[in-house]
Amino acid sequence: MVKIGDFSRIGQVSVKALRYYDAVGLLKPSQVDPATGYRFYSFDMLPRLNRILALKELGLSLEQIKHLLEDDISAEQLRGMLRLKQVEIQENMAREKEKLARVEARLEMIEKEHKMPDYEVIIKKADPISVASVRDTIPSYPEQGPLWDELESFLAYYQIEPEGPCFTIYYSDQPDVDAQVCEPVSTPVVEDQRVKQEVLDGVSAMATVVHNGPFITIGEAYQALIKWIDANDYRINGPAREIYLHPANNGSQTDPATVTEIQFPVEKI
Amino acid sequence: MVKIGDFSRIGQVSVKALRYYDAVGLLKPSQVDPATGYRFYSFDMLPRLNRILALKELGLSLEQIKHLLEDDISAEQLRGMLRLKQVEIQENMAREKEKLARVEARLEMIEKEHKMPDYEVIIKKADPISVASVRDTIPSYPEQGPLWDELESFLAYYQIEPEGPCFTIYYSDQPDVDAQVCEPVSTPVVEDQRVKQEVLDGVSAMATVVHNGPFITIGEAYQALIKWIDANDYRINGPAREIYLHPANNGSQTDPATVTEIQFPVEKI
DNA sequence: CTTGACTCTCCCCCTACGGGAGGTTGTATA
DNA sequence: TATACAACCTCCCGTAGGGGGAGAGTCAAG
Repeated sequence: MVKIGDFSRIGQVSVKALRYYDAVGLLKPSQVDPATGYRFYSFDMLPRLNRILALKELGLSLEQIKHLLEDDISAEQLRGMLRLKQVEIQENMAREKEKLARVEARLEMIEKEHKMPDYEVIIKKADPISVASVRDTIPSYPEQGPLWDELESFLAYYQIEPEGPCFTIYYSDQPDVDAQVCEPVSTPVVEDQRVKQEVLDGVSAMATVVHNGPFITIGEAYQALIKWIDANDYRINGPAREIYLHPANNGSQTDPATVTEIQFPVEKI
Repeated sequence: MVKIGDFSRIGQVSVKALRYYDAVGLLKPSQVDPATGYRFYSFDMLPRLNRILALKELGLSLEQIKHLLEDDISAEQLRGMLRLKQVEIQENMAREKEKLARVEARLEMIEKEHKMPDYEVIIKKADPISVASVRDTIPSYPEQGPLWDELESFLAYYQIEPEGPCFTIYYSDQPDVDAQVCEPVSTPVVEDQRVKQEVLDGVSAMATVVHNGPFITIGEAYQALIKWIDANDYRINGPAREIYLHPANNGSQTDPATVTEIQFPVEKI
């Protein structure tokens, strides 16, 4: 029978931890003086303490450890828990590896450009969304005005209000850009020859940047995004979207208050 | 200008998080209605939000991110921070790898024995300790009685009280065991021919088990410990210690209340 | 006028303890 | 025997990054 200080030295664990284990019912002292409240531990509690510490090193929570020690668990259940833990640790490792890769990519950028990158790329997912859209082939990116006119006049005619920012999807590169201009709508829409309603599938990983500035400089954002995708070992696997969060005043190419988000569906190489 | 809900959907971050970023001064809404308290965000705050999210994904704390964004930091300092983070992530990965190895070793044990191991091994460090000791070669492990007699009578003669549990260090295997029996003492001791005082060096990693039960079965503890050391890729690199935390009644080999800790200094392979 | 969807602030909850205040207890020494 | 001092006790607050929920106010549509 020793006092808490001696037991903590022998077990290589802090006094605070022992008191905490007592409080949560994980390791009760074998005796407590009712007058003074002093905790007394016997040496034969060391195996239990060591078991606690060993399981803690496997990454189990005190709650789980308590469950393991109290309700005597079958070998099957134990195996299940450890398998789960194994998977969890592997996921942790993958996440850390991902982090490390990003830190290293950023370090390289800084070495080259001696400053923070101008654009921040983040991975998000896109939810399925119902849109009214017009799709056609246009000679170049900026010439989507007519498609928008068609779509807008259609929506105006039926008095349909868009439910969020509009965007364009690009299915092919220049020349002869295959573009689809979209307005999110919630209600079903009467279709016509040119305007179709469609529910776009969700996308699990979109690499995105936000371009805040005149539209003519959006190329920089595209470059930054593509560079990032390359440097961080992703691959583009679908059509890009350009989301007009805050469209320019009457389509001006130089309005500095324009805010556009570019999205590329990607997968990890 | 949008309300917090829309901004949270666009930025793929929870409303709670946005409010929290406001509270800690990391991302203030561009406008707050003084009457209602409603927060309003403009789209040109998206780049800042994205920068926050991107830096968070590198594992930086909000505090660090705030520091990075407010006080404009030089490329040098930035590089420093990222280098530090890089090292930290590498350490995390090493720890996770270690955890994974232990989980896997335990899973293997369970596959073989269909239960939790009887002995828990934990790695601890040994502090430097001052001892009075007698060292000699004895024919076999159990025959250390005479050495203890010498040491105890010496201490009794000088009225020295031991300062902790006594232990034996084994410098060689059977036959002709080179054993040193030790009693921790704090004060300097007058040495004699047989009894020497010595300060044992600290050891950075000791693999330890506690054997709780009759002394004759301590072999099981040794076996478990050696098996663990092997299965977890450690190597013994020094003399073992046997610490008599709760010695048997008058040296009985069958007293079931005996508690002994076995320690092997180890290094990772 | 009401309903339902948002929004606000405030408060408690989470892990596994660490730090410290303020008060006893136990032991060694003058 | 008085006293110093280490060790022990309980209680409370703090951690990082929000999540969950209560209770109340706000906004737009029907």
